[in-house]
Amino acid sequence: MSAHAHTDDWIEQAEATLAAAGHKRGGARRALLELLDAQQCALTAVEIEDSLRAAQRRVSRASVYRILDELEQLRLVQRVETGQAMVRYERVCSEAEHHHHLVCDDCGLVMPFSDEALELAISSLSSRVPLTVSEHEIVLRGSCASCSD
Amino acid sequence: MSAHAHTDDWIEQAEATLAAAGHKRGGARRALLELLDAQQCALTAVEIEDSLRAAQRRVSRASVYRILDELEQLRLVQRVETGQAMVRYERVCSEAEHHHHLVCDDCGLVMPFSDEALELAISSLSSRVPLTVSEHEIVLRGSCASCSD
DNA sequence: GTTCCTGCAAAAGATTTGCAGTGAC
DNA sequence: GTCACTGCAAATCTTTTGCAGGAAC
Repeated sequence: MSAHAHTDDWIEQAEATLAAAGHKRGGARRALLELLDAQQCALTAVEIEDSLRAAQRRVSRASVYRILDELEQLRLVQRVETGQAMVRYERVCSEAEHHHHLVCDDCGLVMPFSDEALELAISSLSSRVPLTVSEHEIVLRGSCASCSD
Repeated sequence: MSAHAHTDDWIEQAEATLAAAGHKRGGARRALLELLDAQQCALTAVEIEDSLRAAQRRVSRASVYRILDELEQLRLVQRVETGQAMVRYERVCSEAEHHHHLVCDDCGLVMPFSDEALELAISSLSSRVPLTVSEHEIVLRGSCASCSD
């Protein structure tokens, strides 16, 4: 799993989608977009607020939630439920970057993973189920390398 | 998917596990065990409280949470995150009954499903991942038959 | 100038905790 | 008699909302 290039500018696409939906630009949202774009994996609202504060770009918690909610409705961001009390958010990425999450029950570490066979099973399954499936989420829980020593 | 017989008395096993862990018996917990045992699928704490009240067996919300927490730690109950603000809980069942969830984003309906191929993919995957996997959770979201008309 | 954006403070909703009385063993 | 179980009320924590000033278009 290489750590690099995004889907040719998620930020640009996000700004375009926002503009098309009648939104104006704003500093807080811009800061949030840049932060999310730089992430490898999902963050909580509090982590986002703290990261921004640490980067001298304070954004109120209310705005963090409001902006995440807008972005989620425009399908630019998705929620990730890791069973850790707080919801996490990450940018929606290209099919090539599609992934799910490993969660360490001991230390709370969250890591991305992806698996072709799993996706095949899901997509085959999706057509046989009494639901028009639009999304799926998979979380594997256990003990990470550092914690299972 | 037939709606019937449990794994030879989950309640009995639960009571035994609880006793072994040094717990005494109590009316509220007993009521909760019976309710959970009778369910086809996961309930929220509030739904549990309401069901019990409707059955003339009132249990305080605090006890509901406390009991669910105990049961979860003893692996008699598991949490299900459906992305609906509230956590759901269901009894842990035999391997034969192992299942995951379909969630309708429109009406909130939650349904169980199971799929052999999916489980195989998960178990193969589990050995290739930097985590000692103890559990997995899969949620498919979309629109149910009634809502996608 | 109108409409969106943002921060602040207050509210809402879910879950947890402290305390006191009751019940199990 | 001791220690667990339970209810009630209060506290905590995450997320949402109302309102007022400021910024984008």
